[in-house]
Order: sequence, then C-alpha cells, then structure tokens
Amino acid sequence: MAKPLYELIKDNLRLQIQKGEYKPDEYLPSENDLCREYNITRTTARKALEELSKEGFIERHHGKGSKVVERRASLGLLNLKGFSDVVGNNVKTLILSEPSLVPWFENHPFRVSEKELSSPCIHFERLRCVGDSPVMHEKNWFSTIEISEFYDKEFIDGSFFKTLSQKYHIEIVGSEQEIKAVRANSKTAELLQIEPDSPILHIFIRFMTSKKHLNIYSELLCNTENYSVGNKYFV
Amino acid sequence: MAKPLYELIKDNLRLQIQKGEYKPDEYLPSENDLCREYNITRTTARKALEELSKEGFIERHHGKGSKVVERRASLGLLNLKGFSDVVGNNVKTLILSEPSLVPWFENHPFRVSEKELSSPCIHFERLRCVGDSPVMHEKNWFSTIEISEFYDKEFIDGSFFKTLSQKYHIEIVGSEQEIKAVRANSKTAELLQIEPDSPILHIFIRFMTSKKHLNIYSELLCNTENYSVGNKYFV
DNA sequence: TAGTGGTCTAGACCACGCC
DNA sequence: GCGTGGTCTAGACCACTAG
Repeated sequence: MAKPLYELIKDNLRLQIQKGEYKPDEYLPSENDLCREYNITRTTARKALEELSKEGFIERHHGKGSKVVERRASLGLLNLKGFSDVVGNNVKTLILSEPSLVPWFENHPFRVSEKELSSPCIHFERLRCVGDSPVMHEKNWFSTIEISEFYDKEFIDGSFFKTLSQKYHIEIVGSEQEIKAVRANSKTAELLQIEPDSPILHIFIRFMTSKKHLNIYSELLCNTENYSVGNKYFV
Repeated sequence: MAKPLYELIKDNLRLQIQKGEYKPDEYLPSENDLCREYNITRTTARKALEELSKEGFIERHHGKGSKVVERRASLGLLNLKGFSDVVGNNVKTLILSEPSLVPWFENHPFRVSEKELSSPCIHFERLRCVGDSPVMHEKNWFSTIEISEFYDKEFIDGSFFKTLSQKYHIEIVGSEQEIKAVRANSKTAELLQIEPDSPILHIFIRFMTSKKHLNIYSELLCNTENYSVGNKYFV
C-alpha cells in the first residue's frame, strides 16, 4: 500500500524540476549522490532516474549524468508543422476569450466523468497564427475539481501546459484524439480568413494529466492549406 | 560492444512470440524459470521481461505471470474509429494493386534515405471499407533493402504488419505523420463514392521498423463523414 | 585517473492470485 | 500454502566522459 521508495525519490526530483530548482541542461545528482542522500542502494536510485527518463523529464548520459530536458510537448499529441520548423519561431497566439467559468458543454466525443461534471468548468479560446495568418482556432475546457483556484489570465511563456506544470505541478501523461476533415462554417472561415466551405481539420482531444480525475478537453479547427498537423511516436 | 545478456534473452523470447511458440493469452516462463534456463539472476530476467512489456509484446501480472498479448496496432498511429468499435468487426479490404516493384516515388513529405533508394521499391494499394462503404484509400511503399524476397501477394489475416512480424520478424517501432484536410479529386471521389471536392483527410505516414534502414511509407485518403480517425497515447 | 551510468550477481522480504 | 511478480540491499566489474 505504501508508496515504494523509488516513487518518493522520483516525486521529490520531479517536483524540484517543476519548481525550477533544476533547470533544463543542468545535471541531477548522480546515482551515488542519491544513494548517500536518501540512504538507499543504487538499484533504487536507478529505478527513480530511469522512470523520470521514461516520463520525459531527464536524459541519461553514460559517463556524464542525468540531464534535465525541456519536456517535449509532442507526447503523441498533434503539433502544427511547417517546412523546417519555421513555425516554432513565428507563432503568435491571440486570446479570444480568457479562462472563465462556463456551463459544462456536451458537444464533445469524449465522455466527461461524473467527478469532473460535479465541479464547475473553465473554458478559454485562442487563435494560433503563423506570422499574420491565423491557422488554428483552439477551444479548451477542464474541470476545477483538482485545481480549484485557477485564476490565471496569462500563461507562463504563453503556454497553458507550462503553467500547469510549474504552478500546479500537473503534467500531461497521455492523450486521445479524434480527427475529421470538414467544411469550414462561416464563423470559422471568418476567423481563419479562408473561404467558407474550405476543407479544414476538426480535431477533438482529451489530454490526460497526472491528476487522475483531471482531463483537458480541446477542440481544434485547423487550416492546413500551408501548414500540416504532425505527430511522432517511438517505442 | 557485445550485446548485454538481457538483450539476448529478450530477443529469444520475442522471436518465440513472433513465431507463435507463445500465443496471445499464454504465459511466458516465470522469472525464476528464466533464471534456471539461462543461468542468470532475477535482475537480468526481469530486465528482459520489463522491456518486452514496454515494447508491447507482453503484460506483466502480479501473482500470475507474463501474458503474451496481441500487439496493439495503435502505436501512436492512426486508426479508423466508429461508434463503439463497430468498425473492427465489419472492415473489408479490397486490394487495388498487389505488392509489386515500382520506380521510387518522390511525392512524399518524408525523405527516403540513400540506403533505401539504392534498392528497388515495393508498392501496393488497398481500399478499406466499412460494410459496403469505402472509407479509406491506402497506398504503401517500402524498400527491398532489408527484405529482399518479399513475394507475398496475400497477407496473414489480411494484415501487412502481422505478415511482417510473423514471417520476417520485423516490428513497427514508431511512426511519424503529417495530416491535412483537402478536397477529394475526381479519382479519389469515385473510389470513396463521395462528391468531388468533399473534404477528406490526407495523411502521410512514415512507419519506423525494428530494421534500422527499413521504413514503410504510406499515404491515406479518408472519408471522415461517418467515421473519424483516432489516436491514443500514454506515457 | 576519478566519476558517471550500464550490466550483473546473490541474496532477502513482501503483496498478489489461486487452489 | 505456494508460486508469481514487485521492491530492495550490498556488493562487483565494465564502458564511457572528462580533466
């Protein structure tokens, strides 16, 4: 029943990373350091570090140590992708509506659990642009059940997920998506500055988080005329 | 330089699974069995089994053993999805063109390596139907570099990937995708029995395999009117 | 050469599933 | 009660990185 030792070590280290006590490119204490610090054997220290590596917080380097890395955003989730990452440096985000309480919304293919429905729903909308061209309209919903005082109107570095990690110590641990090609309706066409009835991607996503009962529900409408949506996965 | 012991054990076990010597739902030898069989300690046996589990070949069950599982096809790759898996039982596949040698094709966003280009290209096309409705047109290409005598015209259980695994002991270990929404051209519209200019999903995929230099390149055209394309991922 | 992570041995105790 | 996998100890040797 009690948490295994290596889980405690892992939780400690992860929290220190989330708080910024170890920053990207810095090295964590070595396995032997951890053995001394926690009075454990290398097997236990290694187990903690190996799992942190599997979770994407660190990279292990033979002969050097365990380096903290910027947690890759693409955990099997979809990313906008242009030629040679031009997108990454040139993305602007417009807030269409700030995070605020709304009635729970039913129009989502993923079932929202009773637990989630029992607390109010926070919603926000954004428009992602490359240069001056809008390419993605994004809507997000999540329950306040695990995160009762979400009063942020601005995000750390503009990133909702980074805010969840650094302020609330909540991580994305999985996702589930449904993708369709549809015709843009007039409102979407106007937002994305395209012709009505143009083909666009319609994507529903459920992001699972490290809080068992907290999911982030998103709906994306993408103009893929110039930029496609990409996805990578490795065993 | 030499392969670690646990890798050898792992390779042996995986091969036995691929050959069908251990079938889905059967249990592998226990950790202690492996210790005796290979003259190793439990640490080494565990390492082999844990990695096989991570690779998706087995499930570990406390108090019971390591059960062989049908390797989930959804390794971060896209799957057709209808309401409540109605699709799974009702999918028919039409072969539009059998596997045969063709000149290498350049019209793919993923760069084909020099190594791959140095050997001839095999191509085949299929049409996936749910009931009598065609929903996906699939084109595939791969190099004969690692698989010089691919003469199969039919696949085991109709599955290309199952054939790769069981006959050639090659597994899918990752994938990379690009997704767009486009208008169906007349040829595609005819194949999928939809109106020309209907919005359809256009997906390019590179499947990475356990053979370092072998990739499977696919192009999918999907009518998502009634069925969407889905995707799941867990850490 | 000193320190790091990677592999491996030989034990121990525990929690879980099943008969 | 017995066998299974899960956790943990206390060592050893090796391969890699860097000063």
